[in-house]
Amino acid sequence: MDGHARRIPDATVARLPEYLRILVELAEQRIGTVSSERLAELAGVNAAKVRKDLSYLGTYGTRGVGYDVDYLLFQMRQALGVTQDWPVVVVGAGNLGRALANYAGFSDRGFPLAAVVDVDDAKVGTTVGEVAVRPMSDLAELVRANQPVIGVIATPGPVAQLVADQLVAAGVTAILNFAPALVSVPPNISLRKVDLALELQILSFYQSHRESGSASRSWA
Amino acid sequence: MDGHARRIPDATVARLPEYLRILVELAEQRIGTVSSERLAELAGVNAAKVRKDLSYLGTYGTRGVGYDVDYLLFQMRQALGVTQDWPVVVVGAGNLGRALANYAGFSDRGFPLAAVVDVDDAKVGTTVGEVAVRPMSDLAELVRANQPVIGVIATPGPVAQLVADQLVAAGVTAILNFAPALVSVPPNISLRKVDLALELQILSFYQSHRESGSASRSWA
DNA sequence: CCGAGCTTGTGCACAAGTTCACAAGCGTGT
DNA sequence: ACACGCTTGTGAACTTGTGCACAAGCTCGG
Repeated sequence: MDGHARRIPDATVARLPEYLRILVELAEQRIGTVSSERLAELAGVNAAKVRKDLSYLGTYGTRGVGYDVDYLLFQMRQALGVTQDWPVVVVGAGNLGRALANYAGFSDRGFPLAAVVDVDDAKVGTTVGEVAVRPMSDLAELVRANQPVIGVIATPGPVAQLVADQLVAAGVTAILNFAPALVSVPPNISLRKVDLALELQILSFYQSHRESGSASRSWA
Repeated sequence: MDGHARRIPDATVARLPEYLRILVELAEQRIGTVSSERLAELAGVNAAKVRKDLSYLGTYGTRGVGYDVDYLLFQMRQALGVTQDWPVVVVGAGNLGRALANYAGFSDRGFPLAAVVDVDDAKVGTTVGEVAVRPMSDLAELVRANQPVIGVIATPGPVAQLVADQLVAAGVTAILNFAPALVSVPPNISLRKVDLALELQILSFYQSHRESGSASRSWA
């Protein structure tokens, strides 16, 4: 009923998928209603934060009762744009690339593996996950055939920028970078980075300084 | 010379490994000195932020000159506690666990794979990465033999908390959780979470709302 | 020995995120 | 119809993080 078009803060956006995961679990357990307090407990955050986060969705709960799980689930999927599947194209069929391609956790949550590509002709044709590795030259075609698609960079650091440029040229507008390197893309292309070794180093820091260690600052 | 014991903000800690990676690259290129501006460019952040971050280390640069790469590298490793290797024990030899175990990026950056364990007897004895899968019952012994060790949870969500409890009982004080579930640990145990599907969902959000998308909010 | 040209380190103002605390509103029972 | 208990939604205080702008300090050339 309202314009509801408040801008959603980045910090909130980062928490929405966690709420989504929890709502899916609650729905599976046939739980019809949930309070912000219960949600907060399940997500490991503060109840006031949950309420404020949800209020950005324009999704209203019912005072004295809580939130309707199914309705909130619908709203959340809507907000996150995960009402349809987003196919994923993995670039790089090395250890990490094969790992990601094999990881069922993607398909299960709405991100089916569309293709794996690699520059190395020796790898082209081998099977990874459930698809055959294709040459880089097929990239543009693969992207066109699966739009909208998310590109995953699973190459060594030094070629990450090059790959990103090729993804963008091929029409990919969302990129997840696993390579340990800075990658820049044009504005309005979404980019996120995950660096596994980096996470371990952060853990190492908090261990070394473990007097008042709030390492669980993360968000879990 | 100074007490230098300022508490380092979480936001700064999260950036230190990125600086470390860049410094390693600079040192490999035999570059002796770097300015905050150059470092900022390489890390994709603001120069003032770099200077403020480095100032927390008690590491001083030289005005008019910049920072000595080797000295800063030393200080950074010291601060992060990565002067020695941290062996990693992976729990779960499923797709994700095998993936992580095979990923060379860990060993290369000071986190050698010490062991992989799994509850499934059918998997015990098979080889993953460079080690044989061991039964869960060996966990405590493996941890003792490799202390200090980092535990990596690569199991399905529902058993993540159980595994975390076993890791803690075995003496692990730092845990990286890849399972899509909330895990809680006693204070002074460090815990971080990485959820791959979650990252994809965040990308999905920024794509769906792509008018003024600042998805690269991440930190790259 | 002094001045010019850089670059650091940091005080300060501002922006973003978090948490508290409470009024507003819903539902139930009497 | 009304009062009571519960839970939301949000203003406001507070904490954390960011970025500007500039004084302090180093180096080099003359």
